[in-house]
Amino acid sequence: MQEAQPFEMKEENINKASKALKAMGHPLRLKILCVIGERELPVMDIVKHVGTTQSNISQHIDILREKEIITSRREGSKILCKVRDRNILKLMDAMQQTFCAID
Amino acid sequence: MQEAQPFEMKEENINKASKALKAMGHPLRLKILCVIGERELPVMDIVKHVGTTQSNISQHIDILREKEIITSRREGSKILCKVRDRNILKLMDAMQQTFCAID
DNA sequence: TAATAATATCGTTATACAATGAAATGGTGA
DNA sequence: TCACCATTTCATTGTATAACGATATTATTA
Repeated sequence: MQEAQPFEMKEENINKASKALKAMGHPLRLKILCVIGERELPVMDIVKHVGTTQSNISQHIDILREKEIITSRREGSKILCKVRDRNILKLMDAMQQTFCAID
Repeated sequence: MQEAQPFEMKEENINKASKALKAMGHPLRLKILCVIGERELPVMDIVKHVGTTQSNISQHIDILREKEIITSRREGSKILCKVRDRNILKLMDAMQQTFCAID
């Protein structure tokens, strides 16, 4: 399942990946992603689930948006956020296996 | 394959995971991990493959060690580094799928 | 059209990270 | 034990992130 050779990743992809990892590598942002999961949630719901101030969440959401981890659209007065693509969710699955193992 | 519900991750695991992601979320450190892959490599070899100064690599390796992403052991005058566990490699597989897709 | 709800932005301050070059440590072999 | 190789540590400097509270924006509803 794993290759015997080092991982081939073009410089460009290394950069993309490390930016995404950095974006996900903050406890609040990771929590935001976990809370959203497969759903589409308004910012206020995220605030309620995650804790900390609205302003702080808004800034973290903005970072996740900039780094193309999530997308959002307006629906009436609310902004609905969701995880941008299925690969990110797969990555989160892998993380769950890695960091939530019963060891 | 993916769950309809948000990801369940205990606070504690969120913290573990975000620390690891942060550690991996630097281009040089991710490159170090890619270069090592499944192998066990002396620091100097890593320096050669990755570029930048030996001192800089040493510090990044130290961060990866602290965050328990890699381990190392001395063999004679060399320090051999390897990725700490198979789950990290699985995570890297998932990343490769996510960020090296032909799109 | 004024009040309110939902969200974003701004200015500030504190803290964390990254890179560099120089010096220190530890191992090896003449 | 001296010189050399591999690696770490240190001090410094610059840059990036994080959190906070106040204010601004936009949409809805009375």
